[in-house]
Amino acid sequence: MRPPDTKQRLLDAAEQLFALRGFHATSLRAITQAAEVNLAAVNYHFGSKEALLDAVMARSLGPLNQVRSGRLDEVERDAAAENRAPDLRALWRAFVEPTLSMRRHETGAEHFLSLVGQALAQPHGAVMEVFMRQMTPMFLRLFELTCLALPEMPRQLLFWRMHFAVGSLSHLMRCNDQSPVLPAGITAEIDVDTLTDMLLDYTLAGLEAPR
Amino acid sequence: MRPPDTKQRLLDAAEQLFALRGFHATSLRAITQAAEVNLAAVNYHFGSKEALLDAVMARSLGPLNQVRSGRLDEVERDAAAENRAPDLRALWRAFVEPTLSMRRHETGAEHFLSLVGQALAQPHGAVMEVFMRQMTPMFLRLFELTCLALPEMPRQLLFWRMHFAVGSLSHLMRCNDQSPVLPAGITAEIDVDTLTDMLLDYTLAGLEAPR
DNA sequence: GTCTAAATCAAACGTTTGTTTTAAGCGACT
DNA sequence: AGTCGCTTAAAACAAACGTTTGATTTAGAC
Repeated sequence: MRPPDTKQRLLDAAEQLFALRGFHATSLRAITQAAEVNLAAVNYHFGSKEALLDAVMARSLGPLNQVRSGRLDEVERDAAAENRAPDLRALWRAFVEPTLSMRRHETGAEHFLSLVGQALAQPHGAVMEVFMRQMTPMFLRLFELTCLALPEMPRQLLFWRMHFAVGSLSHLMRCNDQSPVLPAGITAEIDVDTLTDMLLDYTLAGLEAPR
Repeated sequence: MRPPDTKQRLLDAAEQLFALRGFHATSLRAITQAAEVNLAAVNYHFGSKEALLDAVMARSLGPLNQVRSGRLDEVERDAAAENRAPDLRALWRAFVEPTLSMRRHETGAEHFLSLVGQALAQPHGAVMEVFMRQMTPMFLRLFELTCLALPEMPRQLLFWRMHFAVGSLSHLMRCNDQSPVLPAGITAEIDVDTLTDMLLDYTLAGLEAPR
């Protein structure tokens, strides 16, 4: 008998296809065919197509948010130890770096990242809902810490700037593999660390910009 | 007889539903029912579901890009007249302002904007393709002008920073009506001009940030 | 070897999908 | 009146959808 990794194979295939073609545009038949398992396996192991999406999200987002949460703890601890406000760059690095460096460590990470990018795209819908259930606490915490790091900035302003920052990151996540438009003489190939630093430079400048 | 505005009614209904639920998640029956026209009207007037999407995109994107193009012409003309590089803020204002101010003048603009946000979300797929066919020249031109405005910046760096900037804008476009996460004491209500200025402040600071 | 529970399988379920077909309605012209 | 072109209407189409079923196979316990 083939190893009983049917659930794993389904998660991998679904992650890839959901990311590439979208949730609604991907049929269970395409998924089960790619995973080389029976059509009924999805409903047997997960219950429904939507539950499969839920599992795909949770599998990568859970550990990722645990890492992020731990690194935010560090930033808060360092600030408390020295009795000062949290360091803005450390804060956003804690949020951004685990995300972008996924592609270095995890296999299939680019698919997950692209899927998250999609989740943020649809105002309503299954993908968004599943994603937000896990993401909202993280966003709120990042917002409050950012306000602490920039105490002179109005909260309302920082809210919108954080909106912009999240936009940059999510756009980067989904367009990572291939940029839809490449000017002459530009290559999209870049290593993760450089990209992280570039995004941090950009984001911090925007967050701290004078008004 | 009801006025023969069937095409118009279809465009309006499709724009709204595509934006709200996504292209694949929206059926022709839902569209024609919302438009109060016959099911066959879509295929009669447009040829196919995808052609209807194409028409929805073109209807708003064509005029919008014409405005943007004209404003970029202005920026270029001013720069040439004074024999200097284009002004960076004027450049990006020319690109951003017509987009955000759509919601003030056009009805149903928020739906179109949300649809565009979705178009950028899916790496492959119909929406993206239709959108990119009309957008690529505009992006390339904006990139070249930005390079002219910041001649000391490496093109590769500016390419990525422009990527970040587009991400902020597209995220703003689709999350405009309702932010998925609202911290305590924050309201998402804001007037268009203030929002435009905030986005410009943020974006310019990022584009010009030291390395 | 026998039994049991978990996993897989092929097949079919009833719906819904985008599209096509056929017929009818309507205004404008000769 | 009659006929032509354009538009709508209802019905039907094959195909694909997510899901369910009941039988079959597998792995491990006794």
